[in-house]
Formats: sequence, structure tokens, C-alpha cells
Amino acid sequence: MKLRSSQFLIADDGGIIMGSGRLAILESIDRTGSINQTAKELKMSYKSVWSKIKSTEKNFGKPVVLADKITGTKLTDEGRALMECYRELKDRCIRADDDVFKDIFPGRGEA
Amino acid sequence: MKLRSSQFLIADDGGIIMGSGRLAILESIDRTGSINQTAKELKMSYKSVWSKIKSTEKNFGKPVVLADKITGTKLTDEGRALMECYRELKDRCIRADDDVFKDIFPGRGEA
DNA sequence: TGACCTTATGTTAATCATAACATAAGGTCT
DNA sequence: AGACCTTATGTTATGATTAACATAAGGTCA
Repeated sequence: MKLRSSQFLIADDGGIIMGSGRLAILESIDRTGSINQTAKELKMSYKSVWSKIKSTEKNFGKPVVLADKITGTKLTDEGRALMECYRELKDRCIRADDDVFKDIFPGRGEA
Repeated sequence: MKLRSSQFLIADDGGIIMGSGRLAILESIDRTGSINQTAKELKMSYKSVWSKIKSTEKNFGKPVVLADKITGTKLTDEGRALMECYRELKDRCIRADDDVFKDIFPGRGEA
């Protein structure tokens, strides 16, 4: 038995700003500089990736990527800051939750 | 912007043992003594509730409810222990995650 | 010019999760 | 006997999410 926890950054109206999937997208874009490459890497359709980015931008209120037909796509400063903050948030939450889990369910076993 | 986090107890094979939905089911059964009443209370179909209980029992490896056609349904001792442990786990994880969120995103505002 | 990249968007198809319906066995109460 | 509870399960719709397909504009390179 183990713990699986997930964290989402949510806008005031309930829309998703960041989750683990969108983190993976931003990280891939940062690496590849292309939405197309990101879609292939994450085995998603171009449209899925693009729609999630647009959703994040809408809920976040600021652009997170700069998309250019010639030079490709890169993160904005605010997009990079959002990515890094969420990554740290997620890491620390997972560690904290795991500590709680070990405290309540010691020895990994039964209830 | 706010944080929404969720916690699941997962069996070794990946099956779900507990989540917030199943916690609500066990709590309602404990209160009402009936799967039928629970289904109405949670606005779910009887089958949905029943299937989730069976799934939990399968993944947990032990029965969590005692169902009787005459006297209704009540929690087993192990079911009650699981419910209470998960409730405490979830509460503490949410508090811990919220502390992390406030630390990384102070002042509630922008990135 | 034509094949191949990129972003961008709409439309349609397929898939998956859930809801709804049906039925059965068992029992109580009027 | 009939109406109403309960658990239990299978089958069938319905709905929602996602995948797939199509198209367009813009540019590069051979």
C-alpha cells in the first residue's frame, strides 16, 4: 500500500492553471522549443497540447509561451516562473504527504 | 489562485483503496446503515456505490462492510479503521500542502 | 515548385467512464 | 397478495473527454 497525491493550481473561477501534465508540457517546450516536438515526446496530439497551454494562459491571466511559426515556441519569463514554482510546490507537497503517510501507516502493511 | 490537492491510498498493483469519494461512501454507510440510502445521499446509483466498495475490498484484501439483506449494511472493524486512518491522512496532508502553498505563493496573488 | 517544417483551429470519430434500466433473491408490513 | 424495503448483478444508454482527421497560413530548403 502506498500514497499517491496530486496537486493542482486552481484559479479563482475553478479553472486549472497547473497540474503534473501541464508541468510536463512546459518542461518539454523549454527543452525542445516546439509544440510539435512536445506533442510527439509526450505522445499527445498537437491539439491537446496546444489546448492545455491556452487553458493555462486563460486561467493564469498571462501568456506562458511565445509561439512563432518560424522560430518555434519558447516560454515567457512568467511561464518559466510558474513552471519552477509549481515544480517546487509539487516536490515539497509530495515529500510532506509521504511523511504523513509513513507516520499513519508505519511498516507499509495493513490498516 | 489556490491549491487543490488530492490523496489516494493505492495497492501494490495500482488499484485504488481509498480516495475522497470512497471516504464519503464509508462515512455515509456508517451514518445510514444502508447502501441504498448512501446512494441517494451522495446522488449516485446504487451500482456505483456498490462497485466502489467491492473495488476497495478487492484492493485492500479485506472486507470493509458487512451487507445483510435484512439488517442493512455496516462497517467492519477493519473498514472503520481504514476510514479513520484515511480521514486523518487526508486532513493532515491538506494542511501540510496548504502550508507549502502559502510559503511559495505568499500574498495569494501573481506568480 | 514541391516536400517538409512550424503554429492554429475546426470538425468528426472513437473511446472510456458513468448513469440508467432491468432483473433477481430475500424479507417486512398492511 | 401486493407494495415497499434491502443487497446484488448484468446490460444498455448516455455523456464527456480525448483522439484523429482535415485544413489553413506562413516559412525553409533542395
